[in-house]
Amino acid sequence: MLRLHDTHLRDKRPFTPLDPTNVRVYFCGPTVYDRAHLGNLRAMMCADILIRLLRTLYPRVTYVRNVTDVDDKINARAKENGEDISALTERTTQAFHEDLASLFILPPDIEPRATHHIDDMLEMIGRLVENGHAYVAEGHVLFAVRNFPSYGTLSGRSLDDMIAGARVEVAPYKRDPGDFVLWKPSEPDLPGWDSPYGRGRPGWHIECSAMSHRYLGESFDIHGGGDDLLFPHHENERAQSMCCYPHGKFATHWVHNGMLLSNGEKMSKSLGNFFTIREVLDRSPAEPLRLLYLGAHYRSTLDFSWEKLDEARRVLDRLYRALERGDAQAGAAVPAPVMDALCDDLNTPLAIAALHPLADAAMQSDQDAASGLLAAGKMLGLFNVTPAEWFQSGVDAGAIEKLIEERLAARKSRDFARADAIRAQLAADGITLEDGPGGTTWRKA
RNA sequence: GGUCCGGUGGCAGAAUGGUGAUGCAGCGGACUGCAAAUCCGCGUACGUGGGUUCGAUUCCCGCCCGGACCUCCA
Repeated sequence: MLRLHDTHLRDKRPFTPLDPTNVRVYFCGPTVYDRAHLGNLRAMMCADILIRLLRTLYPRVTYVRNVTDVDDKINARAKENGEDISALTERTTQAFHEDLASLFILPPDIEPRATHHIDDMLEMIGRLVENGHAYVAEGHVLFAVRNFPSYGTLSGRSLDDMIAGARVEVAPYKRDPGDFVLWKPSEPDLPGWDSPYGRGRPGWHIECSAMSHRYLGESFDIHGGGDDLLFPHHENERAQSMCCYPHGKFATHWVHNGMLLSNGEKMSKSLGNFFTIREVLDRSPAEPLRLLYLGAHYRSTLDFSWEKLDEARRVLDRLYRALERGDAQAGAAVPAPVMDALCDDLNTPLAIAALHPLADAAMQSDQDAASGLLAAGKMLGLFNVTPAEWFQSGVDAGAIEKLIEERLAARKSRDFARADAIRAQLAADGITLEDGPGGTTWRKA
């Protein structure tokens, strides 16, 4: 039984799908104007673990994650680069896919693009205008927040608080300061679509409402994304969708992940304190980065550092060694302590802690424990390579073997100075030797 | 200014109203020609002041500190 924290309820509760034969999940995807950074990755990783778990618990999961390919930042970046907008979005989307694939993040079942769903958005906007939840003003279509009584309940803020705390100038055509744009006029040189309100482009929030409705219906199970999307994006999505389809529930369960920090501050493009996924993968294999994310609960903040990445690598060294010693076999069941931890609101730190007793036993050649460890790791998206690949890929094995033989001869004749020199030489190249009863083995340090 | 979240040992990070996870680092030992790996053992914690309780790190209140959101953001 899966228990999941629900943002709307502000507490954990049992997860019960609307349709147990098809669990439906929507996560907000990237706006494709630049390479994804480590902060963006947090939500993708959170979704990945959730989807992996749901897939083992239910026969079918429909996972939708959108691509936002119409946006002011995209327009600005394209102009800056002197690049065609569609070339920019195409190139960035592809890079995004590559980055996530190299981290073993499962692709969504459906990945809709906003620009392919303008008709769906216009249909929703039309309905909202018709039923009085939206109004047209100076070429804009605006959502009237005052007409939706439960506006603000998702993010836990009242309209009056928001007005009191408003730091932004209110556009004169808004009836209420909290009203937000569904559709806005587009300049001739920017992307635009014909509509009953003139040539224009959609507001950000309506995109997700339209795409989730298209693929998941009026009611679906889980809507997720980063904490920073809770307000206004998710609050607005919910308002639009529920006013447009009053008989639907929209998302029954809201999941929000905490932010990734860099030196104690949110990692973001606007602050400029970010590392792209690519930059990190140029310096480290993928799995330590994955383990680093899994080492903190998804709802808490996580401060990235290279030291933590290095520690994660050392932990993986030990786990891979345990797999090797225990001769792990594929196909075992995920051990209960790991499964239980994940079913308790995706408690990945606890799940990882549960890996260590398995590794201890595997280290003593307990094959069942080793196989359980393998299954548990795979559940977490780890152990995508073999121990041999983990320890020995990417170096010239032949040359190393030759030096090991030379050293063995030196040791036999008790020429330890020579033997140690060879070992030191290999160490300088990042190769560690281990002398055991069965001979000498080597691995990347 | 408004709203919300959090403050656990050197670091990271769980659980929990009463037997102080787990990992990394450190220290001691076994093993080893010496190492490495492995094994055994050790240490140090619950921001602060009150309250509730037989008993609080765990519940409640104040304070301090940090972070997020209120504007594009995962």
